[in-house]
Amino acid sequence: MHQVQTQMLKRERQAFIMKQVNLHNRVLSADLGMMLNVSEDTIRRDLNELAEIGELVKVHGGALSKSYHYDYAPNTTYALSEKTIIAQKAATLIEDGMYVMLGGGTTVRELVRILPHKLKATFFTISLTTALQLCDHPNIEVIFLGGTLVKNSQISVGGEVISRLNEISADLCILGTNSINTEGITDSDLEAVQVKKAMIRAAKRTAIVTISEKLNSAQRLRIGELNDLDFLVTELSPTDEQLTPYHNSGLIIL
Amino acid sequence: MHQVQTQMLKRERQAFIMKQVNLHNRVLSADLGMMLNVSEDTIRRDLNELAEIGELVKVHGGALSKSYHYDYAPNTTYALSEKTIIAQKAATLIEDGMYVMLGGGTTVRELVRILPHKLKATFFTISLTTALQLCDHPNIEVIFLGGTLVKNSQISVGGEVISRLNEISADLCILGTNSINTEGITDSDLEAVQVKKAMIRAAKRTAIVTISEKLNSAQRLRIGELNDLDFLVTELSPTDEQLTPYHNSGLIIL
DNA sequence: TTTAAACCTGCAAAAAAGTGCAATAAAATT
DNA sequence: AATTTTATTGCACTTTTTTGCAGGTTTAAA
Repeated sequence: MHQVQTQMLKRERQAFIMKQVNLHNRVLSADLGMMLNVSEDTIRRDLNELAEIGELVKVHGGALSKSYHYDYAPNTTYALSEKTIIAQKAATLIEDGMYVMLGGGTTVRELVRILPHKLKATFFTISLTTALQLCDHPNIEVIFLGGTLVKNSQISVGGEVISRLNEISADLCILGTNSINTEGITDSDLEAVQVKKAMIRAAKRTAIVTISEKLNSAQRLRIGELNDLDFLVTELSPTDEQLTPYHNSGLIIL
Repeated sequence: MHQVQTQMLKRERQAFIMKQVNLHNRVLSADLGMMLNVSEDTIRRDLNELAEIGELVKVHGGALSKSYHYDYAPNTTYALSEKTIIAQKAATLIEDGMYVMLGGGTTVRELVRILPHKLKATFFTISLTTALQLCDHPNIEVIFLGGTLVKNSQISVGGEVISRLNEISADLCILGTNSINTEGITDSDLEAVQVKKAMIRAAKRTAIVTISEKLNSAQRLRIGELNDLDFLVTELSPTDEQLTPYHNSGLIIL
């Protein structure tokens, strides 16, 4: 770790930071502070400025190169605060060493985002965006189940995925859903339904994560009944009366 | 730091400043004031004038040479203009109805971005980001070859991918590369090398897309020799002399 | 939960920059 | 050459920028 000249112009310093970021893909504020001989506050301010003009992605403790990081824009997610609560609760289901299967959607993505960085587990997914988010975690293994991609939901479907799923036995499956009522969960895309069915079959237990807004709605195609499922995670308190019909159907409410 | 003669004309002084800037890429107002024996106000005025006619870039505390690479423009990808040229040329290789295999990297991503929206073709890829980019095109079929994900490069690797690749015969494979020289193309990640080898085998013809900066460099692991390849696409003119060794090795230069 | 690191906010000191003005120097005019 | 005009320079002044630090808060990980 080498030092750099004293008395550096701000622009120079920021250029140096950008070089480091593009070279190593990630930098730590503490390291840069030492190398450039300025306080971490200064580095933080630099990183924030560079992030503001979109040169890099600021993260807790430092920054990441933009090209190697999937641009996750938390502010654009609908009902983020609810989804954060859901993510917190769902995360408690995941333990070290588990094999976990994940679907797509912003709620699942939020779950992945808040997973502890130390978690060591194996994740299977059919969603491109979930997979990219998983790539930010250093200690987990990510396996993408390939197939034909559905363009608007960016998940893979088709016989290939399903036959792969039939060979897998995971500890837990976590799915977002478009619609859930006391009859079960439903969707509108036939291919996606097939795959989600197979995912539920391939896991010992299944958790549904969804904002309460989607409770008591239905679409044309049935994915599964409530007794195919094990957990229901919403932003509501487990004792909320909106959830009692689901509790009575045998689901564990988080 | 040496002193300079007592009285100096403004034009002389500014010429001296430019010499310093071009020599050191940076100057401090305070230093110049000392060296030229004038007040910092004068120096500041000089720097502002020189900045106004575009001879240098004024920053807080001094000035920087115009050639100084503080110039991080809004482009998120490094060398975007070169990559756009490459993408345009590579796109001419793709025709309706083809089966095309794509690797990862920003050059390939740029290629996908500029593909005509009316193109009807089938694309296979191992790169999450390439796959996402492909999802923006309504008329193409995207098949992701799943496997274990490498977190840095966000591509899938492993036996699963390779055995799938062995079942495929594509018309064209387009790969970015980290390093190419007259011996062939090389990389540093063993798993990635295995997959890229299999991709080249699985396609009738292979095109390498790369900015010229990466020509004549090498890394530890060999992916393939030049006669495993068919096309080389850089931002240079096909007749550029840097490319003649590759042309002589039998590659078609675009 | 607890703890340590990282973060943000406001503040103050120092450096740098902008401003108006007067003194001086250079150029142009008579 | 003398005088007017114009440009340049330094100074005193205020404003802005940059930076580090103290505080309270948030986040990450044990």
